[in-house]
Amino acid sequence: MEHDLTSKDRLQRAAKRAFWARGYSNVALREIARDAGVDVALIKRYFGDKLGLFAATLAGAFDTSQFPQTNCADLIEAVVHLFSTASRQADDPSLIRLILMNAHDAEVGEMVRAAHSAQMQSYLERVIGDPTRAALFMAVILGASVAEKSLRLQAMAQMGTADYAAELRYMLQAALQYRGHNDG
Amino acid sequence: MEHDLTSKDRLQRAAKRAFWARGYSNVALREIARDAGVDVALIKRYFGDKLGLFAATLAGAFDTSQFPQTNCADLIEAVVHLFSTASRQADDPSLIRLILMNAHDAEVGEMVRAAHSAQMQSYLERVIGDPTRAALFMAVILGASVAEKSLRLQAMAQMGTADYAAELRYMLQAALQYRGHNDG
DNA sequence: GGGTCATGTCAACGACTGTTGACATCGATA
DNA sequence: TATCGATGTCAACAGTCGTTGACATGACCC
Repeated sequence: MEHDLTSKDRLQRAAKRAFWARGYSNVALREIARDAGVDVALIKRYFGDKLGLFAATLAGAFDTSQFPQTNCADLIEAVVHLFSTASRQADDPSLIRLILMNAHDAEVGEMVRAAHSAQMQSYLERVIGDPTRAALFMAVILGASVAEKSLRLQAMAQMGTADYAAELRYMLQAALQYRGHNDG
Repeated sequence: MEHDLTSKDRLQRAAKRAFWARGYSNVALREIARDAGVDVALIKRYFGDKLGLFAATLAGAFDTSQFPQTNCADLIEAVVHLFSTASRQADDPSLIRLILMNAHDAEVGEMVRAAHSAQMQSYLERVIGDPTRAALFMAVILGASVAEKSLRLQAMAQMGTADYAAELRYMLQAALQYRGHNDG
């Protein structure tokens, strides 16, 4: 159960849910406290202020230790599996959602981008090898997520799991396979 | 000059700049009025309320009459040209920005998604033919934009215009060329 | 002049925001 | 028992938000 957690933990969990789902500036501290079943003033005690609470929800957010560390093919399959199953649920609190809802924000945007760059993107560049290909790889993931979750394109939502996985796999492979052009 | 426009027009322009750049809920009416050099109360007179002002900025937003109407190859080149030049500037008030900043919003999200679906996405489906391919096509545009503008990946920003155009063209072609799989 | 209408100006309302300090409670320790 | 620190509770602060009504101004027509 969640009820035998400390107030600090319950605040942090409620904050993570709210911040990641709806964005830093769209969430009120009183709402987080209410969801956690706790008084607002405890936020100041445990996290200082709103920014400190958000920073706490960011700790260990971009953990890549569970992903393949060497093989590009394994990386693709891991991403395909992740995004064609669990992450397709409507209420996913995924990293992509965190990025889409907070990377623009004037107050926490830089923090989010820095955390992603230092952890997730550097991981992708290490496994993939080329920063440009890694960026395109990330762009495919972001694009598919935005199209489905943010823009809610019907064609994306109506796709079956297998078809969705095949499309995503195909685009991820394309992002990695392209090498130069130079019309030569 | 902008100074001989009516107050209504100046409000609408300032609102479009602000709403598209930073999102509906992150913009204050007093700020729009200040940018327009106009009193806040005029917003109520001309647009009713904040929602009405946003709706006015959405009129004709997704105009596709300037895009190729039949040829997929022309469509790709038009998109490549658009997004590898003007839209790469930092202060672009592009449609993509409008989508990324407002499609999630609780108040105006549905309005934005509906406008995009009825105008932009139906256009893409008409030219491309297959709704699934059109969705992936849109996903590529969104992904590239998010990676560069929202997440600000260094590899995207440091790319030259020609390289950026080549990468985008390649991914757009990939989105259109894939046909089924069904391991058969 | 008198009247009408569009336009612009100003001050204020109630609701909400993040933040804060004073106070209560309770378990452990000296 | 008395003291102290950790934890929880409450009311209030100053500021901003969208929204509103009262009023001024000026052009136009009867």
